Amino acid sequence: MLMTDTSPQAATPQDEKARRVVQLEKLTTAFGDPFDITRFDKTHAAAAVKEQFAPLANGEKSESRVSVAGRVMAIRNDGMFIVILDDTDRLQIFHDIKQCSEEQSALLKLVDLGDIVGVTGLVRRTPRGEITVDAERMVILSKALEPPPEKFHGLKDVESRFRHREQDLVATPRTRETLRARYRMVAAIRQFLYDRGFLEVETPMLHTLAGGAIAKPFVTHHNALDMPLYMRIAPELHLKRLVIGGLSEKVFEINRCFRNEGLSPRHNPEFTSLELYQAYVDFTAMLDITEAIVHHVAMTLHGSGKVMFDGREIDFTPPWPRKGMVDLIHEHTGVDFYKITDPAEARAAAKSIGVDTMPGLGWGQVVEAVFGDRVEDKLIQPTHVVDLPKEISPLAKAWPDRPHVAQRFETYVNGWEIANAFSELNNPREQRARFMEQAEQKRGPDDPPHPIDEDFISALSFGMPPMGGLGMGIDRLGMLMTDSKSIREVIAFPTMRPDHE
RNA sequence: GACCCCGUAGCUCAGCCGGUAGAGCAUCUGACUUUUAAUCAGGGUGUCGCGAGUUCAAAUCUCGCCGGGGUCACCA
Repeated sequence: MLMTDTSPQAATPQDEKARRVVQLEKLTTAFGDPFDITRFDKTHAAAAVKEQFAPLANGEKSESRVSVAGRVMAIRNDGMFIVILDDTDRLQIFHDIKQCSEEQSALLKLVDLGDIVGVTGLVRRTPRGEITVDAERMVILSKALEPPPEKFHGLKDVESRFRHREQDLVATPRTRETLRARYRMVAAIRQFLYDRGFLEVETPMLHTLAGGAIAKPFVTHHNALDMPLYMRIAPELHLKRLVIGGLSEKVFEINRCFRNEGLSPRHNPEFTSLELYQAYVDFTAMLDITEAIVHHVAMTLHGSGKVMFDGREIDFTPPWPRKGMVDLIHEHTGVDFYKITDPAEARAAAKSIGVDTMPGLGWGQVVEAVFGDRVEDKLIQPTHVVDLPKEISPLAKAWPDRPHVAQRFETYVNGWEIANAFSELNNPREQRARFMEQAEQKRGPDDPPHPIDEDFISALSFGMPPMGGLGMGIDRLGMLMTDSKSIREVIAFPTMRPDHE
């Protein structure tokens, strides 16, 4: 009878995994266990090779030896051409399969798509123009026991992309670009603020009271103290306490906040915010610094203040228009809420233009609702919306001569709020009164009454300098800067339900 | 939480007015060998998300569940 072939047949995907395990065993026997390798001395990144040897003409060989390493993305002509990918670029590797040693050809048979290899050799440009490393020596530095996604179409299924982000990163250039841009953006903001004398600080993630904003918090439990703790919904109150103490007159924090609310293309349960506080300035300084930060980010990432988003050009070049919230409503609906002071009348006016509001809402909440319904999504180009109702601004100073309007603005781009800033309220007695008012306002039947943060009131009573404060949504800014339609694109590991096994 | 859409091979997808699952990539065998999604010939691929129902017969129709996407609600 015929001898059966002992090499594994990849009849099924399970067999493919088994085949790779056999490949690993063969590799271990012949060349040693790749997982014992601890280092490879790279001399060049793929992009650096292409850059350094760019002057080579087609068909020209250099005498320069380089060592490169990366993941095997393509194998052509039985290993004659291998394409590797590192964190800078792809790079072609060449083996002369007619000339190479028995050892080399044995190794070539053991290389699979997805393996991590290190290669040393001379650089040349092929007759067809590709910068290539002629391998003198190749080492399999790590073995992929799972096959990579399809080499041309990559990983398309959004669920797989988010669940297996490492595969997405390897398979999808856009994902690499988007996430790198996001992290470079964060670095650019940090550097911008360092250069202006801001001190980066860290404040608690675990709060005994979830303050500084109104949102449902995630609740956890501390065993030793036997008490509930809340994941922070905002860092605001602690940051102010650091300024009160004089740690620095300029502080900022870029870090995570957690809100136990619905998910959407613009909401992830954990998201990143920038909050900064500067003593002895008011909200107008925050207007300027908002524009400067965002413009700096656009220049850093795009070399231009103009950025394309969803087929539209958004121009971040300062200055940006500043418009009153009530004035914008007037402009877009014809209703002038400055001429209305009675809450019931305001609700009726809202209803007359098709905005239903819950009974019991105050003037400011009605203005906010109408703005959200009729104006917000019209604000595509960067716009500072100023003069927000005091009622919805419990941590902001009101104007002395216009007591129901706060010294506050929100910045909108593409219909999204990306920044929120005010002249910080530093009057402890008024702050307590505002918190009391807030506690009275029942937001929904499920929402528990909001407790008053006595530690914060006490800190204010110790004396807080007048100051401006700013909050900025980093993920949304990242979306705008990377033309991403979902917040999940700019978060490496977005929150997901576990896949059932 | 409500509504709409989606879930077929490891990956990208076709099949879906019911008739018992198919292509490309990947993988295997062979040929070829300076390719660029290499090419050519041949082989194998699956709880058709899970469960139930209707039916002689279900990937296909119906219902429930799971997971994902979207719209809305929620979200200062």
